[in-house]
Order: sequence, then C-alpha cells, then structure tokens
Amino acid sequence: MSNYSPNLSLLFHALADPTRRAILARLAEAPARVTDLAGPTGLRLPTVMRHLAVLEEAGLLSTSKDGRTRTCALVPAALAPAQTWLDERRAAWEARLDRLEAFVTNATKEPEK
Amino acid sequence: MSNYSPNLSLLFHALADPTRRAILARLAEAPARVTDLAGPTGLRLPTVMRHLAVLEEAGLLSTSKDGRTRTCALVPAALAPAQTWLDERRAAWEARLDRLEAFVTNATKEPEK
DNA sequence: CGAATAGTTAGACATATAGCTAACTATATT
DNA sequence: AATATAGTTAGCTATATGTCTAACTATTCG
Repeated sequence: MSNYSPNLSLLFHALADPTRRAILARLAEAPARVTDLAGPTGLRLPTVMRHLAVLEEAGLLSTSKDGRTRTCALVPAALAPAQTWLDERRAAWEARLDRLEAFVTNATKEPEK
Repeated sequence: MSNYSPNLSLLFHALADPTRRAILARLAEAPARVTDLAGPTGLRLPTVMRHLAVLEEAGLLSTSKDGRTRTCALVPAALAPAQTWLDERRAAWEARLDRLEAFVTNATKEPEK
C-alpha cells in the first residue's frame, strides 16, 4: 500500500536470521574482525561476509579496514525504526482490541448460532 | 549463539515483507475476509493466502472460517517477543557504547566515580 | 437445481538466500 | 624473499520465496 518503507524491510530481514542475530550478539560484547565472527558460527569466511553485507545494508553495523583486517562494530541506533514501528503498531492494535471488547461487553444481549 | 529462537526468526521474517505489513495495517482497522485483503494489494487470492499463512505461522493473526468465508484478525500480543528482543538489545548495545565513551573520556581527562 | 461466490490446492516460474570451494589480492611476519 | 594471515571475488548448488494460472471444493442464492 502507500505505507511502503524499504528500510523496515531491510531491517526486519536482517534480523530474521539466527546467524545474523548471533553475529550481532557477538558484536555487542566488542567490535570484532571478520575471522573472529566466523569462528563461533562455524561458517566459512565468504558466508560470514555475506551476512555482514546484509547487516551493513540494514545499517546495523559499520566496518572499517586497517591494514589487512576489517573491524565490525554495532550501530545501536539502527534498531530505532524497527522499535518505533513495533511500538506504534502494538499500541494501535491493542487500542482497537480494547474498543472491540468494550463494544462486545455493551452488546451482551444477543445470543446467536 | 546459544540464544537461538525460532519464533523470532519467523516473526521478523513475517514483518520483513511490505505486502504483509500492509495486510497487518488493513487488519488493524478491522478483521477482514481473504478477498477484502486481496483487493487493496492487487494480488491474487492464492498469493494472499501464502502471505496469510506466513503471518499465521508467526502468530501474528488468527483466522476462522464461517460458511465459505474466512475471517482474519490480528493477534497484537504476537509482537511482544520482537519488542522485547529489540528493547533488550538496544539497551545493552547503548550501555556498551556509553561505557566505551566513558572509558575514552576518562582516559583523556581526570577519573571520576 | 444451477449459477455465482469464496476459498483452496497444485504446479509452474523467476529470483533470492544461504551455504560451499577455489582462486585471487593485499598485508604481515620471519 | 618466502610464507603465513586476512580478506575478497567468482561461481556452484540447493532450497526458499513471491507471484501467477488453472482447476477443484465448498457455500450461498435466484
């Protein structure tokens, strides 16, 4: 619909993979090199690189290369759009439910089926 | 790593598609039949059904069939795991950043606390 | 009954995703 | 200079995803 938002799609897609969430968890402790991230996951370097590319496109991490090593670091603020979306939706949805319940409660006089 | 959670993957994946988010937005107004959901999206019924299956697997909506029509309704509480995950991560990540900044600041100026 | 309506199932198809190996570049280390 | 280390690029494979059409199963209605 008119509610199109490429950022949200990239963000949620990036977060939808357990390996990527594991990478983020690892980076929450400290910035790390690509090899450091590959170790715990048991994946090959090129595979990890793909995940890093997805995370970076979503804005969730930034990388910098120094000599032959690339260091990856979290970008905490990148979560904001997802949080905002969830907060807004949930509030709206629950408000709707509340109104519905109020309506049903008021209309308790009609049996059916 | 050990933080594996299939629910989160299903949830985030379900939310990663703009069409599915549009369906959720439509359902936020009121429960709707499958055909009602197909209309605005411009998609065919089978396509919409697939999206509904994804959303239902993620727990985001529930459906019930009455006669020949199926009605879909939101399950607002289903967003909770995603919200919790985001809140926790973001808090932890920013706390880490703060500690880092404090460290850098302390390293260049007089120590406090 | 017979036709219209709502949904479902099955299958085709193009693209995307997640993983791999092999081979290459660039930087340290010895 | 020779070798080891860190990363990158290219390309293969299998599976998943999003979309469609066609054909089938109810249900409802004139």
